[in-house]
Amino acid sequence: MSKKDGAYHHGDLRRALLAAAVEAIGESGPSAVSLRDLARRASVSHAAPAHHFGDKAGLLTVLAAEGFDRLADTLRPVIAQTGSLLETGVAYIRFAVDHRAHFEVMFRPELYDHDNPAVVAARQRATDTLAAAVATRGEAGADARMDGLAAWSIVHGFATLWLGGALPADLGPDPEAAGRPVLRRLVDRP
Amino acid sequence: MSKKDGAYHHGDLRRALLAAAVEAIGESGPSAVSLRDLARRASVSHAAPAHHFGDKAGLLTVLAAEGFDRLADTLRPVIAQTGSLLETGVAYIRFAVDHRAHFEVMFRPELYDHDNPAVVAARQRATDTLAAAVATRGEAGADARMDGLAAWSIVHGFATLWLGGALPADLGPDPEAAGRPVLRRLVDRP
DNA sequence: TGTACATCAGTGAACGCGCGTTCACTGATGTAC
DNA sequence: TGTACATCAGTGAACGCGCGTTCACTGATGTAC
Repeated sequence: MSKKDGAYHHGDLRRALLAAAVEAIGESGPSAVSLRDLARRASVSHAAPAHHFGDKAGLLTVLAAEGFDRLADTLRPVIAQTGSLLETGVAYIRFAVDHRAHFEVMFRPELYDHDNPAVVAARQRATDTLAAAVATRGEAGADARMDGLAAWSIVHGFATLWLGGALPADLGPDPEAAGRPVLRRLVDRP
Repeated sequence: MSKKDGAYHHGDLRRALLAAAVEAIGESGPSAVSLRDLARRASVSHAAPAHHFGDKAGLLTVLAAEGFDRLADTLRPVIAQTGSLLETGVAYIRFAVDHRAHFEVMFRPELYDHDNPAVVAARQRATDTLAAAVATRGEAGADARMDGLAAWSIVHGFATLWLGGALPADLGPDPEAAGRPVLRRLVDRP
């Protein structure tokens, strides 16, 4: 993560700073991130981050776009292989937990440039992917739309409550195992 | 909100600071709050807030406890009067939107003292209230438990996505109207 | 193969700002007698 | 009804800190010829 001793050019400082941001967010949340702290983590001068991202919002914008892209990339093969809305929902929860930093940024639009083209495109990819998962159920029209929103809400709600530590502790440590029977309440019904 | 001209004692600075916090959080989120800013909003010296809350976490702890209490107070009469899990869920969404500042703090435990006795008690009240809403359906055991988590997840997810501006704009401006048909997917099923 | 030059990534010193915290203080209020 | 005193709420000056931003700079890399 830190540059080779004595090297002037870092190699891939951009990536290193993004990784440092993920680390920092994991420790104390996205709003505690400072560019100076990221520079320190990457063993680089404190003015270096501005070269790559301009400011904090610029960096978080990249992280958000990356997050939506990765979410789509995560869900797509699940749909293709299982054709199951339930399993897609479980994968959404897994994604939120495994990529907590990205996930937290993605849904705090006040932290980044919500209208950035890369973000808009990535968000659209993710939305389309969710729609495709709902479409596996073969409905159409308003029903499918409401089912899509319901499915998104329940998985997003479960993931958010889980990350916030709001759920009862006796659900165990595995969000996937804990979430599946909950999602089944919505998804497996006739 | 500001103290009477020339008055040395404020009257109810504690409340005024909490109100200022709600205002500030509404503008730029809970992590942007500073005690100095709240003091400014309440027209009081910058050292005054420490008298009442110690530090920022102290203030947000009070806000979180207040939020859970108000949530319980909001849902309780809905259950009593409608006996409907659906309407209770709609009220939950309405609460999140109407008390956005409280809601945002409540579910960001890293911002406050999660284990504070007042918070724990208020959270328990809210949890019990949700359980009572689920109990209106007359199930028992593991089914009721999973139904409770599913209902909480879907309303919490919808509220969170709504607040984050993540939902499609064509749902209109009224979260209650937009949420009801979505919740029905879970709650009205046979 | 060598040299000259342009481009780019990162440096480090400097600045001003808002923040939290501390502390001796002062003004207001309430209570005992 | 008045006075003395304790308690409490809020003040304001001072401090040190981490932050973002700016800017002239330097070291490394790539490319043209």
